[in-house]
Amino acid sequence: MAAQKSSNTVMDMASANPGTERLLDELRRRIVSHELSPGARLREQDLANEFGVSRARIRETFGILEERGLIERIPNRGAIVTRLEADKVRELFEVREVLEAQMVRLATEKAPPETWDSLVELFGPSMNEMLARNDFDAYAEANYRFRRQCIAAADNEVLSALLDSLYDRTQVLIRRLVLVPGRAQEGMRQHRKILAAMRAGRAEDAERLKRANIRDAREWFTNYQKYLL
Amino acid sequence: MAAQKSSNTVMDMASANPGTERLLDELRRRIVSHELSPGARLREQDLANEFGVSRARIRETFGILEERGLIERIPNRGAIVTRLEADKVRELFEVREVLEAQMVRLATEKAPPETWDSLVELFGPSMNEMLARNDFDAYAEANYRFRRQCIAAADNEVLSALLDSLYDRTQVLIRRLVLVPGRAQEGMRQHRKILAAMRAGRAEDAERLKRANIRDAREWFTNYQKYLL
DNA sequence: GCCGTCAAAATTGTTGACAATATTGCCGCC
DNA sequence: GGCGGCAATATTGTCAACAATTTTGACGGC
Repeated sequence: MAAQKSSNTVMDMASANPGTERLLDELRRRIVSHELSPGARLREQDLANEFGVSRARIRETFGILEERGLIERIPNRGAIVTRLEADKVRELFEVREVLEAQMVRLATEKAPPETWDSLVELFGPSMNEMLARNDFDAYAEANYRFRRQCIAAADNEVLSALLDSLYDRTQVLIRRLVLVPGRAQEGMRQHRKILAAMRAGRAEDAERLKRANIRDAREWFTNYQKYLL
Repeated sequence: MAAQKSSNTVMDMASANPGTERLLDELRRRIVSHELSPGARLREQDLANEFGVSRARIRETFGILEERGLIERIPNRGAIVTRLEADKVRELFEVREVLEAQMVRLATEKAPPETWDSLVELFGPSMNEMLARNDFDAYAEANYRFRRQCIAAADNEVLSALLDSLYDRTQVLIRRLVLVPGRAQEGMRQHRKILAAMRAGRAEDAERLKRANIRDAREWFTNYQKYLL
């Protein structure tokens, strides 16, 4: 019954699109948003009914999601949403540290300084007020814009794909980390410094600062682990 | 007929193993070794016959190979082995540069100095003679051992998976690059310096040297591009 | 009441058949 | 002879049915 209702909803959209990519994106979204909790079981037939496709399609999608580390499949036992252990979070941070720093470095080297003016504005004085009002949406949005613009400027599809994959796996944690008192303000200050270096064309400085930024985020995470994980 | 012969060969091994992973690994091996040339077309039914499995299995495997960037699939037109453009090689080097450097850094920080004694031996004086005799197999083997030991010591599965994926996509180029006169000797010297820093516990130096090592490899590649690509 | 056993149900694994699409080769026309 | 259209073929896309495996739950013995 629930499956029937959802099926209709999805079918409306699927009629426009062949829905090949739609299925993957929707499942990805549910997992990274924790709409599907870590450890939740994914039944092939249920999903097939809901999306109005055959189990073969679900199965192929599962293969990709497993390759991305978003689900785990146990033979003859099915698929579950990957649980994030503290140790895995450490690993993700260790990799993000150098990849995001490289992203900033390449972006600085490849794009003209004025590219970053709008971001400097975004992280400007008005953000102090927003954070004072605990308006974290604006901060999250600014971070997202920063990410997107850097990735675009870095002009590296391989790097972009890797960053997106890592981001998918830590997205929920990052959103939670913003709630820790003082973290958003500190992150904002760090991004201002990074952007200043980028606008000055000091790529190495920007890289170093971004690296420190991720390391710092990791430390905050470690300290507040029991609230976040 | 060729398919029939190969089928038997594979089936012998598949009898021991459910063969689930076997299929993926074998296809991966053929692609990264260029046993299947870039641009080569992969027909689902042919592979299904050869490996004695159904097309659904081939299809799921294709999804994973595409996710790894080893093949490209065009709707209703099939799958082909990914062609490496010069620009994509640049991207791969830009990412390898920071990831392999991080690998070395973490390995140095996490493993005791004596871990690297055997590798220092491997890259020792005896290798000069080997390279003088153009015995590149020994050098390639030493590089492989270096890689494996670092990855193990770095204790980071996420990093390990990323490095393996990047390595798969550049493996053939790296093997060819060794043929360029003087490159192997230079690589050997660089690895000696890296190992010296690692054994001394100077993680940051090791990281910096490994980064320079990859940058240098990239420059050699650029200079000899027309012979290598 | 607890535990091992076994059958029933649910779920995943695999397959072959059928539909949709693209490619190839043939034919007539200009 | 070259070219466009058309049928024949080949290949990919999709599905529903069947097999194998695991989980669930009932039963009986201790």
